[in-house]
Amino acid sequence: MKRRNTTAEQRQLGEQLAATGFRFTQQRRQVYDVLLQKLDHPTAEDVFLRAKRAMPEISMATVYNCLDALVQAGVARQVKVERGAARFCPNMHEHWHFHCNECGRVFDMDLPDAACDAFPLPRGFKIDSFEIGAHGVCPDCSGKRKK
Amino acid sequence: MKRRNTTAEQRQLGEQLAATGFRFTQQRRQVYDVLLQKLDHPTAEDVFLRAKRAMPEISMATVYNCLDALVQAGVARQVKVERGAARFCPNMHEHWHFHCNECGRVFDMDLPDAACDAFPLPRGFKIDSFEIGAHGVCPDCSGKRKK
DNA sequence: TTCCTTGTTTAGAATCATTCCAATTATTGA
DNA sequence: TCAATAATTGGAATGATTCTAAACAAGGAA
Repeated sequence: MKRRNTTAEQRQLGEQLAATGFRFTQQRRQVYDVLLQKLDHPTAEDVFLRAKRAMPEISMATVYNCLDALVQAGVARQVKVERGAARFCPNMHEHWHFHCNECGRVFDMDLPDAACDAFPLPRGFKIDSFEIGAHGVCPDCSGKRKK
Repeated sequence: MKRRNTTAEQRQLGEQLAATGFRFTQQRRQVYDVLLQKLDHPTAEDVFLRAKRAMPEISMATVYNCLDALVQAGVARQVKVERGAARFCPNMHEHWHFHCNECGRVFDMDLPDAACDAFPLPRGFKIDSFEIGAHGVCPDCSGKRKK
């Protein structure tokens, strides 16, 4: 059973959008809802298809615009681990991404403080954002392959 | 004065290609030469234009093929820090990339052992390759802007 | 060396992802 | 409620990369 997230997340969304100078539109609410409903790092096209079910009039251009706004407002991240389409992720905790070469899934991986601390922040460079990604084979796929 | 790298690097290239099952062609030599001559993380198109100067017949498709072969053979890395075209880098040492939002340059940044050690290698996941990237403002640009 | 197999190159077409456009519509503050 | 302006829409345009089929070249075998 699907339900609309009309609670904390959506309120948060409205505030974050406003704070960044964006309007809180139905489409942005819908796109954010799609991201929250299934945390499988969908592409813009995936988001478009899912959003269409609840909002048939929505267009691809709007999905791109909304995703861009969500990223700028700081409630979603854009993930580029593989060639091809960008993926999107509403998990804003410190984490990195593992991309499985076999099944194509993207996994959120924990990033402990120790790793952050050990990371050399170069002087003179002002860092806005970070992205850590890895490619390989996930446990499920490496199990299957061995058999 | 430009000179052809006919020495250690090229021999290494031949060996690495052979070891990976690729042939050692004039075009691959040329493309690798281009990467070595200017370490500014060129896009495929940049490489194409530079390679054309020494080898006017070379085609874009070949440049893509060659870059792909070089990456697979382990003598170059593909870098994707920004939206848009992928960039290429013959520096195979442990390092990460900083992308300046102002001037667009990509910097190779040292990755000390301490950071590697602190990084949690998740059990069950087999990691083939890693990529760490950051966005921000480089020292040159932040100096200019402040003025 | 010559031939053969097979991988590589080539130009151009095709595809994929994303951005742009101009007209319409919705949101927000006055 | 009204006006200003940001957002949405569908489609066209762009940019980057991949695909295709024919010509070509590299490397091993005879």
